Amino acid sequence: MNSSGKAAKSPDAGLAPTEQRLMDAARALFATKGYSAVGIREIAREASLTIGSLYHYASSKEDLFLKLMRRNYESATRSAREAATSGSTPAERLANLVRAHVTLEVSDSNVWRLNRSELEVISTEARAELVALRDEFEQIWRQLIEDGVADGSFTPDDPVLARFSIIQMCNGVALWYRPDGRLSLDEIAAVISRQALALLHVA
Amino acid sequence: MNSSGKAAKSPDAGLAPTEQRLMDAARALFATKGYSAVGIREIAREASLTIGSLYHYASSKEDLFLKLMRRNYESATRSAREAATSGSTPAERLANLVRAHVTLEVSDSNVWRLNRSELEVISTEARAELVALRDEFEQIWRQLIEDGVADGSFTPDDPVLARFSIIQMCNGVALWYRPDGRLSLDEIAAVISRQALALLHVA
DNA sequence: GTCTATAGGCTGATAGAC
DNA sequence: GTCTATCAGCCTATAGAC
Repeated sequence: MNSSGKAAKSPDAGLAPTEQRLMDAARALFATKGYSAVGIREIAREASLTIGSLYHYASSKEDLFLKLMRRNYESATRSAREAATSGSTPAERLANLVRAHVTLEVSDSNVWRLNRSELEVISTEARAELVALRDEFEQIWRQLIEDGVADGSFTPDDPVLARFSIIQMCNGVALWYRPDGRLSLDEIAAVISRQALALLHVA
Repeated sequence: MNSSGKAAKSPDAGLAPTEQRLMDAARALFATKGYSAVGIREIAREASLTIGSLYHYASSKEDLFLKLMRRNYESATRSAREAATSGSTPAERLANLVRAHVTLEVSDSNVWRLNRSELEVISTEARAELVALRDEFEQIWRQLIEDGVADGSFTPDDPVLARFSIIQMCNGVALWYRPDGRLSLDEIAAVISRQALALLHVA
């Protein structure tokens, strides 16, 4: 997993073309404007469908959002697991995980931006599922930091806050990243990795 | 500015009681559910007003949001400036700024959570104003990091990304903080400060 | 699997009495 | 300065033809 490695599989891989268009449109719109600000008409229009057809693929707006987030998390968790196990030291694995996370955030998969204030608006059942998916994802970070602490590579002030802060740093990139910016995505990931390792007081 | 210091002045200080109730209600609702998910009826109800009366204080929902954000930023920028100038070394001033920022984020003033996806939904004029207010706020961080780099206290991998990451770390606290949690707000602020200083490679 | 048409309710906003 | 009443438009969702 490096700059020239193969890109992560799209969250929508293997879907029928129409459903794929629908998911793409929904993801892009939800990610930029937020769940509540996006109407199903807008999604349908963007996916070149009518509302009636949209409801053939999802039983409600919330159901559409959930299907989307399940796919997002599935692909995010898969690539994170892969990154977190490729590398011979905890520090290397952490750098890989940072790169994978930043890359995901910057793509329009953008799981995290969606799993924020939206949680307060959707039903409690949907919220519980999304929280569980998020926890499963964060568990990868947690395990890696624990491993690094166990073998003495990492000596964070507080392992839990270190995890939160590092994930936040990665997520933040999506807020300002532009493809034509001062630094390439790889350079950005490299800097964030070094910041994360500094934060963990790596020897 | 420490744990026993006087609290920052409320963003709504000096307002007529009714307007203050309105601002409080709007801030709490917008912060938890997001701009688009909150209706003016809900705000009016929470403020014990009718819709008609609400429109006596603001000419539109967006105007209400803007008035709110101006007050939020005014108080946030004031307390940040105060923190960033109290302390004899850049490291001390940075620790003070971290504490001030975390405290603000955790209170319901919560400027940053609001100034995120909402930007995509409001009018371009309103967006421009909010971006300018945010830049003014971030300028305080920028200047402090520059000062620290200039006198050799800070040696970040990249000063700009260091600023982004530190602000993100502070903002993140609001996502999980609970008053009855494992760590007090002061302890949290202390850990985040140390993380920020580590990230800046403070000697 | 995609469409049109429409139901039923909520939205932001306004008019005008008091 | 607060209220009631109301408008026009948009919302999610459904029914049923093709």
